[in-house]
Amino acid sequence: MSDEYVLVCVAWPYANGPLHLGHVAGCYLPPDIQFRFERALGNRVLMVSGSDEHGTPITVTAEQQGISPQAVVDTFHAINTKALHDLGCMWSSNVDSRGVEYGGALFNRTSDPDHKALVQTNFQALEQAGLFERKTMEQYFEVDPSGGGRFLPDRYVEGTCPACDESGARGDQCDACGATYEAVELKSPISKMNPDAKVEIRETEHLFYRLDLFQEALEQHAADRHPYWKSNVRAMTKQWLDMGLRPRAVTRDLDWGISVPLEGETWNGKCVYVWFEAVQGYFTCANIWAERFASEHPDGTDAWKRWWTMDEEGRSPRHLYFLGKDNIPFHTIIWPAIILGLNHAKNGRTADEPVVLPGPGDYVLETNVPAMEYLMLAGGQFSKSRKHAVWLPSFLERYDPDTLRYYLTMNMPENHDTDFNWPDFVEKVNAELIAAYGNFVHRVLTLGDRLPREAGKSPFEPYASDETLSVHQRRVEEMLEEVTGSLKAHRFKEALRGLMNVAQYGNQILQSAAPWKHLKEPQDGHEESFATLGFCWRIARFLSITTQPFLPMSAQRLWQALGQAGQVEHVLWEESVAWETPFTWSDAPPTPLFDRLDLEEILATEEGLVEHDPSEDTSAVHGVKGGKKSGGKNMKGEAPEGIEYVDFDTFMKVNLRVGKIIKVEDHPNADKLYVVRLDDGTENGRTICAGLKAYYAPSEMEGKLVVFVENLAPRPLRGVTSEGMMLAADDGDGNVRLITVDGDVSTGSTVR
RNA sequence: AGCGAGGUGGGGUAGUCUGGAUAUCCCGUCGGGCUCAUAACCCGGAGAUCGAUGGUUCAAAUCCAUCCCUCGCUACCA
Repeated sequence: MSDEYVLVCVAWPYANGPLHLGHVAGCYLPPDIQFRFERALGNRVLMVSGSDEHGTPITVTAEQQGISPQAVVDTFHAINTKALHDLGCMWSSNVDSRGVEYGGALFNRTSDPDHKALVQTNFQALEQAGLFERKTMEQYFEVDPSGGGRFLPDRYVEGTCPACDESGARGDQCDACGATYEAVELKSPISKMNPDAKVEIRETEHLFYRLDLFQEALEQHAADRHPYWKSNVRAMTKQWLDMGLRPRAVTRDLDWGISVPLEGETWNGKCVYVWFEAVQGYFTCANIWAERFASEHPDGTDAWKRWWTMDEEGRSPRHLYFLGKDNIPFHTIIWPAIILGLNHAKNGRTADEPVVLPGPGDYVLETNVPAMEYLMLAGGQFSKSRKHAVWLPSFLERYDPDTLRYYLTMNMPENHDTDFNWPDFVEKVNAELIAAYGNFVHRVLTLGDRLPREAGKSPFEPYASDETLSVHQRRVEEMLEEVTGSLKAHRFKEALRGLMNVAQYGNQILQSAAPWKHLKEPQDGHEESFATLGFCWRIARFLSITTQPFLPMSAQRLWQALGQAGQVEHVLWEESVAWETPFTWSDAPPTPLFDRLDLEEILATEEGLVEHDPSEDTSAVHGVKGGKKSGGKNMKGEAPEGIEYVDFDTFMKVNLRVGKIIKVEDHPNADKLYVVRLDDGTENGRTICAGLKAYYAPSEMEGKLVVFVENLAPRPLRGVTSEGMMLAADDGDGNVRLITVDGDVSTGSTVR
């Protein structure tokens, strides 16, 4: 039996929205499988993660909803914690059932005061070791007339382009002319969040982490990990290293976060940048776990060190990080650089001394980073974007979590993006999970139920041994070895497929043994046939133990149906092939492990939900810690439920008119846009940019009478000014058609 | 347009880094069997010039070059 120390690190979900199935497939299901598997091997496993709760996007959501940032993160921390629990993830067992020396799990949060304190301690240590440098920058500052104000992140500033004088240019790039510039070069800047406020440029001081000092050590580390890393991890890391590492800002002008723990006026109102802080959660969470749950551990509150430091003999705990692809550089470059920096500081070295890889007593770097690609929710040409807006909490309200765990494992984006869709979900669950595995188990139980048995005993007892079984035993042992190998290499899809093959093997030997014939009327060879059936019971037990990491709920149901005592998640992996284990039996009548799914019913339900789903932003939000996209996507916040009314006057402000499409050309500088010349009834006509490239050929559009908005403010779109907007219908299924006029009417006619 | 990923029988995939013989597995399909089991199970067949072209090599799905196409992110949008 193995008893390594294994730290399972799970990317910290950003507490600015609920988790969706993409997150589950990418970051949350794989580590739970790994955690359960490592425990079953006998290893000492600690699993750490939590809500990432700081940063600008959360303050924006709070501001929009008129609540405090703390209220925002409290809400989503609660929702996500519950959803992960309902999915069967083992976060609720803070202390391992075998005893605290075997580890446990903690789903913490970055607003935890202990996290803050530890981050501040680390920050000071790095600062004292000289691993930060100080720079003065210019940034926009929104002045509050009643005194004070705040610095604005680039993306919350808008202004006039210094190159082409177009208005509406963003902080770092102009859409109209494509120029890029420093944000402070914008003319007449305004704050997006607060357009009326006065905005000025102010100097601000910040600290930068000297990533450049770690270049060599990280290159060495990457070379060392090369054989184990997946290709996406290697590629992404190489790209960063090849560009050359540069100092990176670790402080921000923001008040929602962990305040900079340094003396001096300069640092008032400044926070540790989230990327630098949340990632330390892997470390702080282990500390906090020991503090709160490990009092029984021989090492007490130092218990965490078992999972974090190399021992005197040079043995390291194994560190596995589970995350989505957008987070790779954070975990192969930035976080290792911070760990190396902490070692450097701890060992009393300074910035002038070379950085070295961890030695005995030091914190260790990652063993592997099995990063996933994305599960697409809105991808693919046939995808129904609305229907793919599958949020984890609402999914779990309606379906068996194991069906989701099965499908997402089989469809896991291990090597490239994959797609979630309902027909595929239903088919895989019905045809593979239920038909092969569920049905096999049910056959064994119902057949066994028809054999005579003494009360409280197993019907297979008379058939316990038969020389024909050794072939089957060896075959199943071989298959187990393959599955174990797959799981050790984090190949979850392959591992679960291997288990389904064991179920298939069971079906095969059952088929050739044909015990049903002997049940009707015992014939020659009935003992061998029933012995094979008995072995199928053992295969079912094997499957209960080995599917447990993947399908914990149904594994436990099966465990009970087999008459086995206790929790299958406490049973060791190698127990699955303990062929001498006494037979047991449950006197409860056998019931199927799963219910079949009905596609039409599901589509009808999901369709119904679409109507009430307020989030128009259904594209995949892979908003996990570190991903720069999370903020942008969620800036709109979660729209309130129901419909927002506009009054009649507001509606009448929109002038709709009829125009005729004269000419359609490709936009010179945009993928999705046409430049459309419209006869709008005036002499000059007008030009409209329309994002119809995916839906119409130019020839299809030319000559059509369409409805357009006459008084929409003109706006440059990637270099061409669009004067208005043509109306089109969108069914949300990727089908977009222009609104045309029934019969002839002169151009310029009003539409009411 | 910038960045990233990918094109393998009807669909989905493994194999590609580390070249090697009949290219893997699942679903579907066709034929047969079974009838214990949730329209389930078992056996067998058909079906792929591995996106295109050129190159390196005794040997290319795999290495190199060029091209085509798709997808995601960013930008943008009906």
